[in-house]
Amino acid sequence: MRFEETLADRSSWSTAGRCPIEQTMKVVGSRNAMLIMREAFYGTSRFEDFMDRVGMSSATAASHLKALTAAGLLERRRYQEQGERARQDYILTAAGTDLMPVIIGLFEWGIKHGRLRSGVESVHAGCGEPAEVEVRCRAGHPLTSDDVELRVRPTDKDGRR
Amino acid sequence: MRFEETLADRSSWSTAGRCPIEQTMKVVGSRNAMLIMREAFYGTSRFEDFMDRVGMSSATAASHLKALTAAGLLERRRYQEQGERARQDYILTAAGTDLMPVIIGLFEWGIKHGRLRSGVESVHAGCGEPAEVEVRCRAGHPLTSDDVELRVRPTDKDGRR
DNA sequence: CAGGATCCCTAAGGATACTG
DNA sequence: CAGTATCCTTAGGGATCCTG
Repeated sequence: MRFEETLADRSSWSTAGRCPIEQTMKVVGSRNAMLIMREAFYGTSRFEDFMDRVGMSSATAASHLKALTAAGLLERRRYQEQGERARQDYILTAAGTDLMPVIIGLFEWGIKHGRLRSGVESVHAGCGEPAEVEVRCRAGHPLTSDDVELRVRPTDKDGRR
Repeated sequence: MRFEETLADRSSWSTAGRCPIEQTMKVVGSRNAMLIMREAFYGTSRFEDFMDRVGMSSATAASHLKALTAAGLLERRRYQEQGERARQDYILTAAGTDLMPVIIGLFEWGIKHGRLRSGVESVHAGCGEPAEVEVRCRAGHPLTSDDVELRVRPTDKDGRR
């Protein structure tokens, strides 16, 4: 990666928690929070299933589900089927779904470089080819790390960034 | 995401730290470890710069740099310029570079959903368009979370996965 | 400059027991 | 089933001081 000249001094944006990566890590930066998001992608929606499949205590599950809901990645739904008791559901919001590239990226890295073989892979359900994460620009060019540049975002008409 | 039927029982691969995501989180799952990787992508290579730019103590910097080096994401180089004293350099390995999609993914999520505006963006240095992370299959089809399926990897000729 | 050693504090998380 | 409450252990990480 490289920098626009004006960004040479990182202190203007990198400190005090203003770095976007740091903000994201604040939300899903712990093992269990990320694994809960993994489970949500896998289709898990009930409290007990999160507990069992991530392998965490009910206290940890409760606090993380609450935090992720507050952060807007999950949404809580109470529903009741005919003759059944009421149930809770935690489902992915649009913001939660936006985390998919990160999840798949972590998955791919673990497959490629993890010490233990899990024998599992992610593929395109339609054609069977392995899923990959690519970095591209909006114009469609595939990017390597050398092609990525950080710069100050131009302000919009309201003077905001 | 969905599952191949044989994967309905997660316990075979999801537990005991065999989940690829969990393995990756073990390496870069803490705030400072990920921020060190961010800095490495930003081109930082010296001990003191990691310290200052991530904003961590020397003890924390030392232990994370050692761990990331041991995990194969960074490589330590001792070099000496004409008439200068010897210096250390931490540089990205191929495995470290493979983490780029995750880094950009976290970055993009923070830009889009973070509470604080950092006023910074990542773009293609060549054409100026914003960088994005996409999930595609190897055949090139863009994937949504519904298109991704997990399955047991076919064994190779040696009977391994 | 690049750490190591020590001390101390906080956050993450398990175990167990209890509740609407 | 979906949590709360309490207690306890461990990991992450800052501060300070020291060294090759």
